Amino acid sequence: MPASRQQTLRSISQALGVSTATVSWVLSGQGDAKGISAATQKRVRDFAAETGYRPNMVARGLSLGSTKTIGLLISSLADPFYSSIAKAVVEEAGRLGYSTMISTSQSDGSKEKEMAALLGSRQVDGIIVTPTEQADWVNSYISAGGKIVLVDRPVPGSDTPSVVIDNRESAFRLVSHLIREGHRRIAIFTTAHNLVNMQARHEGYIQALEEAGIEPDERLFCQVPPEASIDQIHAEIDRLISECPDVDGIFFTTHVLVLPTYAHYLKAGLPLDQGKHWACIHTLPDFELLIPKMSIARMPIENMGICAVDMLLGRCELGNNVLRCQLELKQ
Amino acid sequence: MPASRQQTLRSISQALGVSTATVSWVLSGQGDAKGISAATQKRVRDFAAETGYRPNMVARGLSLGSTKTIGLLISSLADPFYSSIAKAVVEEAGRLGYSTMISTSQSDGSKEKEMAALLGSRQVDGIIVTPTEQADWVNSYISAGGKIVLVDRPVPGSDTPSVVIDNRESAFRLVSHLIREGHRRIAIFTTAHNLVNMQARHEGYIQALEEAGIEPDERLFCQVPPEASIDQIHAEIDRLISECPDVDGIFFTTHVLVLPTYAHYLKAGLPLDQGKHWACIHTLPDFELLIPKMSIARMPIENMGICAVDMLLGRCELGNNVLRCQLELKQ
DNA sequence: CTGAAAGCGCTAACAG
DNA sequence: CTGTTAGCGCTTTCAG
Repeated sequence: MPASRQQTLRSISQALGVSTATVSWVLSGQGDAKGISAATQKRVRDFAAETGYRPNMVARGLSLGSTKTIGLLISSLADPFYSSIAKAVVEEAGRLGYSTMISTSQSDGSKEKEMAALLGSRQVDGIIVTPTEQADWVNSYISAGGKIVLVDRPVPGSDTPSVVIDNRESAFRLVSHLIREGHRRIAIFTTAHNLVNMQARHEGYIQALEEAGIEPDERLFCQVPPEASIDQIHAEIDRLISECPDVDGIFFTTHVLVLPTYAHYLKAGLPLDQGKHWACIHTLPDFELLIPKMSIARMPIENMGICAVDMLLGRCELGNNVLRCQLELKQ
Repeated sequence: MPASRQQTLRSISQALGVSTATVSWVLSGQGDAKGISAATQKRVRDFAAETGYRPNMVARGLSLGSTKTIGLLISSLADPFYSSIAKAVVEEAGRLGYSTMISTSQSDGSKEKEMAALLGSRQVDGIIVTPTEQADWVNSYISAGGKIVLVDRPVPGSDTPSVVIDNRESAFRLVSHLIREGHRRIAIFTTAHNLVNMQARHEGYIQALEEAGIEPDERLFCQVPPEASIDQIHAEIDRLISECPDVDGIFFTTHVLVLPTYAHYLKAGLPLDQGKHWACIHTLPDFELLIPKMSIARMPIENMGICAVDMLLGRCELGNNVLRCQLELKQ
């Protein structure tokens, strides 16, 4: 298969005394359509099989103007959320005969732009992106003729095709559930508050409180910067507990904050009760083991990836697709 | 950047009234070497910059016979172990100007072989693989002229370049530590026992016991199939506890078994003591939070990925590279 | 029923 | 100092 001593269409055609066109047609299944005799077809096919011929996809890509490759541009492969998306995308693309080229932006807008350009110059047939805040390049990418589907986050002020969840709604329903369960002093614990997603989740939280006639309290608003250390998280929890000793519930806007908080609760001997008074958007396999009573809005990551690929490859309508979270409300 | 209305070398050369060779040389930094006048060079560069020219890497790849792309073939992106390797590989490759194409084998030997062939036909400059047990294709891939570096596991009966850790040694030292700490009835909990890695870890365990004059006991040998359900894991723990109520330590051959066991211990109210009597090869960020006293052999994943890429791209000696785990022996 | 040949965009001899 | 040109391996139109 590698570059060196490889069969080519031409070497086959010469060995068999036919033309390259004939070989190309037979091997791409157009033999009958082009009216190649059964005998020749068999000769070609057998020879190709015996010698283990594999077409040079780069040459084919150049010729066809399509590489059967998609690009995936995510912030990091370290976060299980993104690597799950990667998994879904890679596998669905593979199913459809596409390979996927992967790049990471480390949540850096300029790196992201650069990577998108690189993928473009590699002639991928389209890219799937979890955009950073500074994804202004998206519009120019599209107007330059590029295909793109956003995942998880939209780009503000652009109707780029996307597959997202309803963040406000999911947050609203989780927090409403906690309220129905009798909690009134519900904290919100968030990070990366500049992201539209996180803001929408915050809105859902506020809305749930207001509809229940509960006054939002600034002191119940916990926040750490993205990539916060464990210590920063613990400090924020400590602040919450000391300023609001009456806190009786926590809404986590993202899974990354849950386990550090859990560990801190355990160590400090704080009341945990299997997470009965907790709710979180998104979850990890470990959570169900450790905190089985936490209510969750399970993101349909598998479907998000599949949907993104299908949209990109024109297997379903292009548009702004809002997928539903699977709500699991525990008592 | 995308395929459609894109600048090409030729369109630039025509617009400027120079030849494609001139443009190619200037833009690839060979302008001075080829003796192109400073004036022409500036004209070319400015025009390219203004019009946002991006070379078609597919065409370049075809012409050069090298795509500046590597393939990464792992079993799954769902396991944080593999996605961490992916992260390291993608980033190091990127640093060196290579893109990476990613495929997953789902631990299926024939799928793996197929994917390797696909990557080959896409003319990647080499592949990095965490091979399955049936990786007999590796040798023929190499003799066909392909470059390949194995990560995490060698292929038995082949001296394919690889970067691995010393599994027997790491297991030996972890178990020896538990023994020194006064434990004598140490169980081993393993999975995928057909893999050479796991067998080596088992050997290290046995060796540590024997050197301490402790008789290995079959009943302390716990095993579940790969992809085992939580229930299967819990059942195996229950078996262990009931057959060997005197068990006073556990050596986990892999991180995947730790959290399910932890959760079971918690729920059953079994003595846990922050994992003082546990040891594990490899770890996850969460573990340090929940089970701070567990002794671990931290795999140098970052370095493994970097080393694999560097070997593949000829930046260091090809060979069988054994990296050291960072041992963290707690008391 | 099959072959010749142009062309995808780029590189690199070889000529001037 | 710069242009011409022959590929890289494949597809596809147009002639037989």
